[in-house]
Amino acid sequence: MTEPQQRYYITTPIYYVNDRPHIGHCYTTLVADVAARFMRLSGRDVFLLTGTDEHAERVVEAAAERGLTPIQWADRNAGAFEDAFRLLGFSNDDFIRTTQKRHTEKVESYIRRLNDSGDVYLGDYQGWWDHTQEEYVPENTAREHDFKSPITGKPLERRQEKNYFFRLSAYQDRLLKHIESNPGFIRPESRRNEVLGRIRTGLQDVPVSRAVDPDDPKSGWGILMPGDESHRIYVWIDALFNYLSAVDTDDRRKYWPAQAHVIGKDILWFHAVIWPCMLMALGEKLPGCIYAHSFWIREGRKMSKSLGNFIDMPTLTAYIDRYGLDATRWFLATQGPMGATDADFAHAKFIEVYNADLANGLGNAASRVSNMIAKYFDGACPDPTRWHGSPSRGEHAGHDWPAIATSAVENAMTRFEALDIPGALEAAVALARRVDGYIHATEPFKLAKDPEKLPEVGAILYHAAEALRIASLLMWAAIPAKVEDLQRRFGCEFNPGAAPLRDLAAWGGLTPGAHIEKGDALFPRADGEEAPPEPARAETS
RNA sequence: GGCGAUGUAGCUCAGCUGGUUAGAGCGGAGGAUUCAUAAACCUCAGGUCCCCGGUUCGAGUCCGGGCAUCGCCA
Repeated sequence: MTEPQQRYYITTPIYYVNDRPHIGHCYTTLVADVAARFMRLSGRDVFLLTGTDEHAERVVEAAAERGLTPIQWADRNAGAFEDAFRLLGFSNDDFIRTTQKRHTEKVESYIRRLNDSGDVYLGDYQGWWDHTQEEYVPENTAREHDFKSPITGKPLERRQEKNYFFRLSAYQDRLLKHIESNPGFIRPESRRNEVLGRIRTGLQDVPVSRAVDPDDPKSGWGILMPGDESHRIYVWIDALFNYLSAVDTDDRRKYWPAQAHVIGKDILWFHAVIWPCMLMALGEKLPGCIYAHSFWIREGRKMSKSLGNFIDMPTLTAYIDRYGLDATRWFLATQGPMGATDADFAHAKFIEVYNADLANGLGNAASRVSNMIAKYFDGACPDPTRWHGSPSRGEHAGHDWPAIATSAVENAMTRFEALDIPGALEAAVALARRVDGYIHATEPFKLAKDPEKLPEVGAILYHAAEALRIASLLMWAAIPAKVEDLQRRFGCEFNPGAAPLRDLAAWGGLTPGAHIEKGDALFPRADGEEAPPEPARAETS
């Protein structure tokens, strides 16, 4: 049983180390984390990678402004990302930084290979340089924006230099063919169409280096071109290689190719076009999927510096403090912008979703079931086989529970496999919801008044509790701590990944006789009238 | 400007190759009930399926035009 799909390598972008972490970084990483956790739960051998991108010229400037060396500055900010990701409970297996030797050495070797094969060559480049973004702006775009940065509005500089180029044009047909014959390669579909449209207009070779100016300390920051120290590798190219460099070791090589690169839509072109072509040039296998999600907006408005309405770490922390980490993860995971359109972080929506899915959903169902078990069975998990009224085990009152649960599990697995995280979690919620309907239909609380009917009550409660146990398993990847708490209360020994999900979720996992504890509300109901939580503002730059 | 979408109940959206009374979740209203976190369960939305025109026995579902919104453009 070592099918290739047994391994699951998933990545986030490496984040620009000058940024302060905010909801955007956290969301991308959460998506990857939830997928990774679910795959681990399914029994797969998972590797989740994130990290920071540190070789931008702006890093040197920002460090200098603070009287720090670039690496000191990068250390500090990379630490801020690691702190943020720890706060969100992410389970990354590694955190790569492009300034690490393990990365720079690999990048040199990749470039050397591309140089040797002729895929990288020395040529001339002239264009409009956007200093703030550290990239060239194409001629027509520069003209449209009056030769000012389309992003920041600052004037563009005319720049000419000798550059090493990557022979992107040579791979146009192969890439096109690959995208066309692999519909899931670029997702969601609208992004795929955008990329296809642009490729069809023709690919030009892209510069992969920048000249080193001996008088400018900024230009020395980065990885030098192997064999030509008058150039350094363009930061974007350097950064892309991280996906490979991180696992290009004897013990990790098995993880390549990645199953999924999760990214934001802003960096689609680099990931969906340049990166695959570089991999083809290197003779490496291509990743299974480039998933480009959209952005978060806030209360219906774009987040911007001028509005000062970013959902930053203090804001996220305030939500986590009031509603809990898992509640916050749940909202992001179920309501996030996985499609082509942006998603709204609206406080009212947060409360609605939290109450509907968690407090009134899983939490309340668990509460009523465990309470009845406490009341009618002294807290001991009832034995469903004592009741002989049902035609077969687990089947009752029009509910074929083993079949219902199995189909929910299969549904969730299929959706997680497709990175349809909201859909997968919805399948879990739907299973929990059926428990409420079942209790309503069978009315165990009425039957319990007749002592002779206790065996039937026991069967009903067993079915209900067991369905909730399985539903919660399917939610674990998003809300791990709460699910582990619920499993413990239900008397289950839960070791994620210890057994394949299909075994963990097989009907009959609850042990009759085991102690079932009610405890406090798993997800206390949230008050929609209450004002949004206020972030504590003690930010230093 | 070029390319590509989208426009369906208050909100978020399903509606495959055209065909009986256009659906779901959430919110809202009412009802019944008590095991539960005033939760859950049942019922309720008479919505010009953006507008105009066309094809067709028949169109949210196809075609043309218009309006609006949005995405992408190394």
